[in-house]
Order: sequence, then C-alpha cells, then structure tokens
Amino acid sequence: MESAIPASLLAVLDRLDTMSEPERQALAGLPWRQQSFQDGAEIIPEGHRPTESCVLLRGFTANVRYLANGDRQLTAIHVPGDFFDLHGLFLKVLDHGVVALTECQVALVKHEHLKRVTADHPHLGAVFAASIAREGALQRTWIVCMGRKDPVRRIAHLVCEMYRRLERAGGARDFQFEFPVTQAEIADLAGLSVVHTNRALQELRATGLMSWQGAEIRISNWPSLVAFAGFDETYLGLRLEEQ
Amino acid sequence: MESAIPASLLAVLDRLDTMSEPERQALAGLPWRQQSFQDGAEIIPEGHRPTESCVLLRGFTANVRYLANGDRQLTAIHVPGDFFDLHGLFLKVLDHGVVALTECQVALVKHEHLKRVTADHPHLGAVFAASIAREGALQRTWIVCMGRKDPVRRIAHLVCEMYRRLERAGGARDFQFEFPVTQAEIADLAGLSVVHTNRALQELRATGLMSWQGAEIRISNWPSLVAFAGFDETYLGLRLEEQ
DNA sequence: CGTTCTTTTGATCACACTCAAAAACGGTGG
DNA sequence: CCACCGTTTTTGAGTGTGATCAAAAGAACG
Repeated sequence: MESAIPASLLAVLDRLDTMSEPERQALAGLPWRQQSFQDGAEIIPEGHRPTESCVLLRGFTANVRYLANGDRQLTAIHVPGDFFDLHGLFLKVLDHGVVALTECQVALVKHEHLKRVTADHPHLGAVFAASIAREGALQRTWIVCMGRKDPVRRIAHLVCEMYRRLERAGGARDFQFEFPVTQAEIADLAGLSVVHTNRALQELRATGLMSWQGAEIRISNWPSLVAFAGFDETYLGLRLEEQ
Repeated sequence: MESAIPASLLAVLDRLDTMSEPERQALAGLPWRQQSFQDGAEIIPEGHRPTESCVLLRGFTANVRYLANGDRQLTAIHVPGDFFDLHGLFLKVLDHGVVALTECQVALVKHEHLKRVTADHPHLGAVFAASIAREGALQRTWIVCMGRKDPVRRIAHLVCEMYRRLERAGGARDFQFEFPVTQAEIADLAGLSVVHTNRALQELRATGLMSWQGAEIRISNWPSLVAFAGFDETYLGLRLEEQ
C-alpha cells in the first residue's frame, strides 16, 4: 500500500467519461501495491485467475498468446495509464498473458477493492465497462490492420496509434516519442517474420514520413502518415455514452 | 413491444454468470421491438450513435469495418442469442457497422431500459461487462488466427468456434450445423482473397476432418480438427468472476 | 430459361517466409 | 579504453504462399 495512484495515470479512464470529484478521489484513494518488472518478464501468465487488476505506471507491456509450435502473437500494447487488466475483474480466467516489453512499473489493485468502489459509486462500474469496450475497439482496429493492410501500412498504423495514445498519457509530444521495442516484438504484434518487419520498417523510413532510430520515433509529416496508414482515430476517442 | 425475449436466447449471458431468478425475469421482461433484415442488409452503420442494443434472434450477423479502397474486414460473427451490440451502451459512437450475413431477426432494447435494469439489479451490470469482456476474448483469439495461422487452419478454427457457439445457442448438435455464409464473407473475415479462400476450403475438406457442402457443415473428426486448428476453447467459456 | 450470384479452375506474379550470415550496437569486465 | 560478448538489426539468396486477373462451371431465383 502506497500513496495515491498518480492522477495523470488514470488519464485513460478520465477520457472515457467525466467523473465526479468523489469518484475521482475514490479511484485515487484505492489501496494498491507497486511492482517492478524487468524487460521480458511475464507479468501475468496465460490462464491466470487474477485477484488483482493492474495500472501500468511506466514502460510498455503487451497481451500475449502462445501457440503450440512456440510462436506467439501479441494482441495489444499498453501504455502508461492503461488499466490493462481490468477485464480480469469480470472473467474468471484470463485468456492471455501479459508480458513486459521494457522494464516497467505496475500498480496492482485488489479486485475486492475495485468491487467495493463500484458498489459505492455505481457510475464507476459503467466507466470500467467503457474501458473494456474501448479495448475491444482497439482490437477490432488491429484485426482490420492484420486482415487488410500490407505490412508497411500496418506498422505505420501502429506508429500513429502509439503516438496518439502516448500523447494522452503524457509520453509523447511534437510528433516524437520513445518506443523502446525490438523489431522481433513488432513482428509478433504484426504477424510478420522479423526479417520482413525489418524490411517493411526500412520501406516506411524511406517514405520520409517518419524516422525510427533506436527507440526514438519522429513523425515528420503527420497528415501524410495518417493518410498512408489509413488511420482513423475515432476508435481511440470513444467515450462513455452520456447518461 | 412484444412478448418476452425467448429465455434460450439469453443463453450467452446466462453462461457468463449464474443469474438470480429476479434478474432473469428482469431481463426477460425488458420492453423490446423486433425487426427483420434481409441478407446483406446494414443493421447498424459504422459510426452510428446507438440508442438501442440488439439481441440476435435468428440468422447470422457480423461486425464490419470498411476501408477507403472499398475493401472490408469482418471483425466478428454473431450467432443467435448474442447481445452483439451491448458495448454500444457504454460507447458514444460505434467504431464498426453490423451487417446481416443471412436473412435474420433482431430484438432491439432501448438503452434507457438497459440502464434501468442495471440500476435495479446492479449485478446485471457486471454480467453485461462480462459479456463485453468475453467479446474481447473472441477478438483476441481471432487476432492470433490472423497473425500466426495459415488460411486452412484459420478456417478450421472458425468452424470449431462456430460449432461450439452454435451448440450453446441450440443451433448445432452431433457435429453438424447450418452455416449459410458465402466464401466471399469468409474471405472478408479471414483476411484472404475469395479465390484463395476457396482453395483453402478445398484443402480443408481434403483432410477428411470435415465437409462443407452448401450451407451444411459436418465435422467428422472433432478431436483431430481441434488439434489441426489449434483450437483451445477455454476463451469461449470465460465466466464472470464469482462475487 | 435466362440472369445473377457463387463456386471453381487455370496461369502468372508479387509478396513475405525461410535459412544463413554479416554488421552494428550495447553492455561488461579486464 | 579496449576487447569481448550477446543481442538486435541488416543484408543476401532461394522458395513458397497467397494475390490478381480472367474465365468457366454450377446454383439459385425469378
């Protein structure tokens, strides 16, 4: 148990609906514990029966599913402020694991406390549901990218999405941001081989719309990159229906 | 406004958690209207601001996203009993459309009534959230299929999933079921061309594990088909965490 | 019985994978 | 500070899968 969850880190929930001051305080006052994970660590194993849900404080994590042949597929990337494990509150067993893509810090809140806070503030239950629904919208978007976009556009779309999400979380501005993720991880997200991910990345750089050196991404022509990727960001801004 | 929504059609919600008799009755007693759609009809347009949510009574529908170049990607298929539009209750704007894959019937319930019923029976709010979370699990599974499974296994996986889901909804038994969907629609779901979908389907039939003639699917060797597809059905059975 | 939609076949081409290895990078310790 | 190590990125070459284009065969429907 530590001090309050930094207010800025509930930015994502905050975007989903206007919360009242008591609700905000109830969230910020939730008892929680903090845990650090190193790069590559398994934060939650696949098939786990969670008793806590997690807010990402620092770093990058991803949902992961492993296949029998050893392949793996990342199904989502989380940025600081994401309540990435919230659906665990409603499902007995998690259908995916969560892995640390970088060194990172996580705040863990017991389900019993989350249940209490939604009982005290029923509207927060709707905010949680909206958060889960929003994650669904992100996943649908990724299905579209996987099914109908070529690898270069797929990665371009990822860059657009990460920029907007990080911008909200305070981790990006002026069209540049740190994204310390390996090409092998991009490959596991995009459903590509590492080699082809590398070549797609080179092709994307060659467009001149953005650069990606080491962990540093710079978008030099946002409108063109958006058009190239076919990035329609409305799915990110989905807000809770007004009451 | 008609008679009660057939109890069997809330099978999916029912599976997510044990509902009390009053809760069940509150659901079954919701005011609703019924609407029929013909094959190919747009049930909900992309970007719609829904004021109702839908239970599929008969037929098959799918979530759809259209791309600028005219391509489209189906991101989910719904079977009778699915409350397929429930996340619309929590999001202002829908990030996808819903299209009828066959002639079908839909029950529409006004959001105001759903809000009332969750206010009267707070536990139902959790059941709704679980339903949305389960849809997320289905989408994650499809991302894995798109990213890391070849077309033949992808379709095999679809068949396995459809069988299990229809079985629950009462639309499949003895390893056979009606699935009156065109190969072009399978292609839009699997992210393939129509031609290759056809060849993949032939290859799948050639395994002898199943047949697919017209709308009739027969699975002749369930365990082998499951193994071949890498189908792990735990993601379907996800239930609401016990209170 | 023609019209339309759907499934199927054939042929060619481009894209993405695989295998293999080199280069670049980052961190560690001598 | 440099040598060494493991990881990550990059290059090259060959192969196979899935897309595209075009058209025929088959079903469904009025």
